[in-house]
Amino acid sequence: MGRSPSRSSDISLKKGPWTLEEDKKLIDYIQKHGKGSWQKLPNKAGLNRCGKSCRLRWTNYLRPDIKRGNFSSDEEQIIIDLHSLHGNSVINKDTTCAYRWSTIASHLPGRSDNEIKNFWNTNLRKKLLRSGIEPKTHQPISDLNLLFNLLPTSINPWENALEFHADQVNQKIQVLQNILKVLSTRPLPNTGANCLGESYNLIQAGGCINGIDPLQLQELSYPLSPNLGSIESAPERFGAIYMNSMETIPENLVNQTNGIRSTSNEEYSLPVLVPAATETCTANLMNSISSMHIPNQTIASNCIETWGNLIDDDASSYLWKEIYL
DNA sequence: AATAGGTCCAACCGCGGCGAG
DNA sequence: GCTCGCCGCGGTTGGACCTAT
Repeated sequence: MGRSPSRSSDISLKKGPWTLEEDKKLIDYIQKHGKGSWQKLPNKAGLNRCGKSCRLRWTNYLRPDIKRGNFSSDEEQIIIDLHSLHGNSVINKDTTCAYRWSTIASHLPGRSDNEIKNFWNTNLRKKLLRSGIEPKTHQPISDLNLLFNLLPTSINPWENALEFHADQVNQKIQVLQNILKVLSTRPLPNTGANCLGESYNLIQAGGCINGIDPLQLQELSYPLSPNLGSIESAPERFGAIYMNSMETIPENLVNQTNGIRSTSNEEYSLPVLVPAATETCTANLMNSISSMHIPNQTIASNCIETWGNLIDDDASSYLWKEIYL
């Protein structure tokens, strides 16, 4: 399998930003003679550039049908949909659809693959992350560290009071939901209690810190539909389930240690969370946790600390109140 | 007003696929 | 079957621009 020799070492060829004069030469040549061989084009057009550079300049910037300006919401949605469809780029001889960005670009007339790639990396990727979605898999985020990083550290309470958007509430819930999903499948080696016990520890700790009923916090771990209406009805829909399940834990099976409760019997664990992620996603998540090489107790305490930070501020208090009003 | 840090995007780079000889 | 040269891909970089302090 041959490979083209690197031309990066050829210092006689110009690199960097294109000048107006170079652009004009390239446009004039292609308009008169067509593209032909990119390798031979620079010489013929009188350009001191490599063929690759000319091709890139033409396809990404100079070709007449190129569309400039911001992406519309329709284009945005198409990119997200196609990206979830095509996934990561895998070069495969047996498939006709091997390239992600070029395939997506073919569905968006006037947009280059480079432009779409840049738009994805600078806008859409972050947008999905903020929504608790893993951009690569389009599944709920499975990386525990990433999840914690996504938790907002501070939100302007005045802004909250005036302009609290439903999607912000949902995004926050999605992140919390994912965290609980992670914790809800991790065993606690020291106590013998299962992960749900750990989730409960976490929630209980959060409740202790902020004076909020931990049961209410736990309700947040249930997936909610992406509209505020479902959030408003959450306590009615899930509250009873939780109250019932919690009431079944006999007091003698609940330990009190440093203000943190933990169940000592799997039988009395909290209900299994409704899956927010696919089985594959959850498996990846568990692998991710395994690879962290952090003692369980450390994770638990980190969680508690993070959770405490999350809810122990004015803005977040406002959030919880907002959800349960 | 100055400047440090963050964001965006055009362009570059290295690599793999593929056709021709 | 192997080598060579070209094409085009995804990932990365560097500098211009923007924003916050």
